[in-house]
Parts: sequence; structure tokens; C-alpha cells
Amino acid sequence: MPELPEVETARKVLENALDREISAIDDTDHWVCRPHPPGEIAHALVGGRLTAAHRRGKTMWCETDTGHTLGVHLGMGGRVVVTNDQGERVGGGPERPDRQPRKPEWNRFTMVFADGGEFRLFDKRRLGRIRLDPSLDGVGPDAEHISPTEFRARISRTGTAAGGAGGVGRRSRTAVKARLLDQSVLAGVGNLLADEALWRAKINPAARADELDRKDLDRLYRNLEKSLKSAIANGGVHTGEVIEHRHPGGHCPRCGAEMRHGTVGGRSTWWCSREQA
DNA sequence: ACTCGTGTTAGCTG
DNA sequence: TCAGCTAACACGAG
Repeated sequence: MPELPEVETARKVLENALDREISAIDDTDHWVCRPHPPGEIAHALVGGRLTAAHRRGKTMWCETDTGHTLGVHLGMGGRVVVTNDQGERVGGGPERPDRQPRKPEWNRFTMVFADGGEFRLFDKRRLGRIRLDPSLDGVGPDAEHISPTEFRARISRTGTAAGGAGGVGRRSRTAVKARLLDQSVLAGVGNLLADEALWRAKINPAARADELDRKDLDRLYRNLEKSLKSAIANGGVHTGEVIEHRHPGGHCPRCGAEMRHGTVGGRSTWWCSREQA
């Protein structure tokens, strides 16, 4: 589930874990906690406190008073749960009835607080990640806060060795959707959000990034921001206007033409056969 | 039984 | 050296 809007929700949940003494940590899931051997994260953080919860794109990290930071990534389906001293969930609103149950065996990381509450990462597929002192070098500017000028530059131009991810190098011949999905170009856009923004902007996902003109790029920017705001306000990217039509036999909710399906940038992609031809 | 997937990344290729 | 693609990761859902 998680793209930028869902991760922002998770970050707010994580704020309920701040300023509480850490009394124990279960970091024994070697896959989710890689490359740290079991006990390493616990050794670094037990006795300290989390002091702030940050997010850039889909990457979250907590500051602590131990000299370390704690990186939290939800992967494809991770969920953050924080409980109070009564064991009750805090933050994140009421449980959604349609949501999958959180089986205990999907709990991949547990931080126990001295007050009896916990912070846990649930992730059935184990594609999420908990990491000590993560580097943010490969993470581009947050999609929600990037300026239109920087957006145009980074989508249509590659980076250089010195410049990092994008915006200052050669024209990028790759598909515009692949640029949107590249977290070093722009952080936070996932597969569904990319399809939604491109559909709203009426741009073919496979169009070469460097062949979009300024008008196209500005329209894409505006529609990406609208898609993001709408997803944050409505509770997730799955609430996008075109998302429910991403299936065989689906039709464009604007013009009624058939939706087409293919692979762009290595990901399953749906677009309107008429408006995004 | 078999394929796919709302994400990331190591490793390969040109 | 670097942009860009693919497989791998793990496991439930269709």
C-alpha cells in the first residue's frame, strides 16, 4: 500500500512513540533488519528515546538521544503500530474493516517502552526495512515539496557524478513514468500515484522524458501535486480517480475509452487509449 | 499450479 | 563511468 500519502500517515503514528524510554527491542528478523546482526539495533538504542519522526518520500527516520538515527521503510505492505501504556493503539485513526488482519507472525520488529507500550512494524511480505543510521544520499527531494522548476529539470534531465540524482546532466531518454518512479529523481511517487498523475495530465506513461515540452511538464507537475493532496486528504493513493479502472475491461472515467495495459519502467501500467495515446 | 504485485536494490549490459 | 534494465527478495491473493 504505501506511497507518499500512506507513509505520511505512518510518520504521524510514529510521533506517538517519541519521548518514551526504550526498554527492549526485538530486532531478530535478519531480513527486515539487514545488514544489522540481531541485537545490534537493540544495543544501540535501548535506554534511549526517539526524539523526532521525519519523512522524505517513502523513507522515514527517527532521531534519538543516543547519537543514532533509526530508519523505517514500509516496503510494499508494511504498517506501523504504536500502543500506549494500556496496550491500546494510538494514532492512525480507527481500524478499517476491509483491512487485512495483522497476524502476530507478521510482526517483524518490536520496540518496547518502559511504560509498557510498543512500536511495532507489521509486514507480511518482509519487504520493509529497519535500519540504523540510514543514508539519505540516494533519496531525491520530496514530491510534495519540490518546486515546479526543479521538477521540470529533474524529470527531463539526468544527474551527474557530482550532482547526484538528476536535473543537471544530459537529456533523459527514458520513459517519463520511469523518471517519476525513480526515488533519486523525486521521492515518494509509487506505481499507482504515477499512473494517476499521468492520467490526470493526459500524458502517455511511455513518452520519453526529454520529449515533453515545458507545458507538458508543468501540467504533469500540477496534476501530481493535485493527486498527492487528494490522496493525503482521502486516505491513500487507492482513492485516485483512475485507480479503480486499472483492470482488464476497465474504461477511462473521463472519456469512456478502453484502458490499456503494459509494462513501463518495469512496472504494471494502465493508461487511457484515447487521451494518453 | 502458477502468475502477479501500491517497493527497493544488487548486479548486469551497452 | 554511468544510465537503464532485470532479477531477486517473500509470501499472500487471484
